[in-house]
Amino acid sequence: MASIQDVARLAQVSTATASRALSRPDMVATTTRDRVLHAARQLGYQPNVIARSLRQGETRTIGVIVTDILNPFHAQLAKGIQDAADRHGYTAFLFNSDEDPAKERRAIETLRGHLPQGLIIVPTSGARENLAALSGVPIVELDRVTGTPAVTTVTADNAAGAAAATRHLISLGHTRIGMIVGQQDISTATQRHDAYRSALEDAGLTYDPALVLPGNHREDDGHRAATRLLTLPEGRRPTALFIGNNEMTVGAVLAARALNLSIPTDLSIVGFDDSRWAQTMTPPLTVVAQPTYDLGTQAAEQLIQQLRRPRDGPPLHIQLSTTLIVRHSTSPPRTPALTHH
Amino acid sequence: MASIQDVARLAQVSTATASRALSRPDMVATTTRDRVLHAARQLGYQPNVIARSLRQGETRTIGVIVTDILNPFHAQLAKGIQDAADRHGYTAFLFNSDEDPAKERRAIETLRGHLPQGLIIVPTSGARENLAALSGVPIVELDRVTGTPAVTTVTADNAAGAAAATRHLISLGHTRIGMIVGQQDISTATQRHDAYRSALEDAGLTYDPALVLPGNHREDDGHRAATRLLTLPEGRRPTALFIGNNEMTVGAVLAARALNLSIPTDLSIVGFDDSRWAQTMTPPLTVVAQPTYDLGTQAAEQLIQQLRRPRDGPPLHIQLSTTLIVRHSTSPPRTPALTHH
DNA sequence: CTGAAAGCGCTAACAA
DNA sequence: TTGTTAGCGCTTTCAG
Repeated sequence: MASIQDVARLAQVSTATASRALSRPDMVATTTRDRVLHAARQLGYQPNVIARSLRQGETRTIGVIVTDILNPFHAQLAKGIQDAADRHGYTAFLFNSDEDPAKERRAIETLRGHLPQGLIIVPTSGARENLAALSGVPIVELDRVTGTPAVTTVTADNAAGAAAATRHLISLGHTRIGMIVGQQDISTATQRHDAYRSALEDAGLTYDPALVLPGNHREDDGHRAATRLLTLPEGRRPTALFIGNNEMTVGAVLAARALNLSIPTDLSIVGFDDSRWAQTMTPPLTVVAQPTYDLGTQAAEQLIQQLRRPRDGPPLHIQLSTTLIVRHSTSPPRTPALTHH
Repeated sequence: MASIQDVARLAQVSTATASRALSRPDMVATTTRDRVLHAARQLGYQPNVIARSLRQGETRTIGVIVTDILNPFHAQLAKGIQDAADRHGYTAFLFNSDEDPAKERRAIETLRGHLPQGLIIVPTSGARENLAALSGVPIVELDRVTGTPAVTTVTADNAAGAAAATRHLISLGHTRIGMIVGQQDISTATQRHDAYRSALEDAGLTYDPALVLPGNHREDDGHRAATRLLTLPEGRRPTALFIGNNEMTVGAVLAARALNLSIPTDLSIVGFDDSRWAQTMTPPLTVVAQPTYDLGTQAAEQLIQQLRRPRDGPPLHIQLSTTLIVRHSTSPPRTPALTHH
């Protein structure tokens, strides 16, 4: 590959001039600049960013760690980040933690060697310790939050979303509303759970811990939890389910089908996070939609802005709003009378 | 961040020895080695891979370009690649071309500056020229093929898959089988199309160009093409559709629904590429499944093997087999008599 | 077995 | 406006 030396030689200038002609065109005479540019084009010159990074101590690279690239939610976050980073001339290094703190740690270590100028992370439950290894690098926590002081966060308004979902079910007349909630050490899970609980209590309903089951964000977990909830004895069984993330919702819907419960007649369901699957399943799913792509771009924009000029004040906490989209997976509960039809 | 100089100083050795102790432990006395290792750990030393790459001319990095990370098929390819690369100590740089040759070109240029030691690419229609910029770098074409001589390819057996799909529909009694096919300059599209045509002709059916509509791999394209095909006058309208990729299949299913055609009664559908969506839609979709994750890992394994020791003979063309999964979106066509029921 | 020194490709002082 | 030179952090000759 042609180096800047080759370009300099061909243009009959020093490497310094060649370098300047390419990166600070105005510092160089027009005629020489043209000579250099021409030589560069002729040789197909592409700067060696490795050498440049080493010299400048700036890699123009940001690290990105999501927990599951196979989850469309995360794929969309990643795309938002990449598109925005790209617009600003940064390259994003994408890693997967698979929701596993050990993998996350390895990703961080690998990343560290590449000297990323910043990191956008959807943290696992072990992130707080893992992140300690990266001191000095600006961090943006995306979607979830570890509670580490002084880091920027970009999240959706989980509380409002969960409250809207719960109130929607209550307004339809449901009184036994179950919830399948993510890991309790993940902020999104606790926020959604807390809001669900408050909404219930605000409406004068009692919060019943027996109707709340945990899962680890995966489809299986949703399936398992839903099966348990839906096989509760009649009269104790929830007539509606609010499910804390997209993957578990899939599992729950399949569990309901396996039990021959028809949605929404026998069971109302509200999921968190919209997706094509939610839109096209039968019946189309009522969900709390998140501005997923925007979450990604916002995270990147915030990080890059911070790289350009480090903030001194308190860290920014950006929260994007969620919206309840009512489709056809929710309806009033079947009344006992009708059951005996 | 601690550099190797810091380690050397703390261990009271030269940087050369420190370097050796870390990367070639057997070239150094045990006692000094221990001193160095201890110092390194104490400082949290992480080698600067940028500097190392510059020195060695080896970045231990491979480039990956897929056409659409939001498509679960591509997400899975990417994951397979990353997991395999990781196992071999390589870092994968992931880019998106969005099926756009111009974006692909930009991705290749950015990548080039990072000196990837190899590239795995799902090529767009413009890839052949774009790839010229990367001469000298081993390339693996994944899923699709540009026909460039001497590059390794890893693909699914598209012909067998498409033939199986078509024969399945024929064996159910369909005679008017439409196809929605991808861009004609994409190898997978033409292979699937050719196999469909041959299967038809082998069964003594005539290939009707009016029943074959092109699309650009996206959901909309599938929707549009299906709508046109399904609004053909009765008697000309296809009773079955074979659709050339996963995204277009979604569009086609939605188009059928919009036209109030019930699947499979009014219309049989076979899609290419399995997905959770295909498995859980109603009715579950008959598809040609591909070993997606394995395609990814194979591509990475082949590339890395090639990096270790460059092949001299002709390039490898790896083909993984596809399987027809018959679910419930296909059935015999409705007979005219029944139509008047 | 260890150290001194060179150099990967680039850019930023500094001089001219 | 241009050239000379040093040095980013690392590994690898080459001597000792």
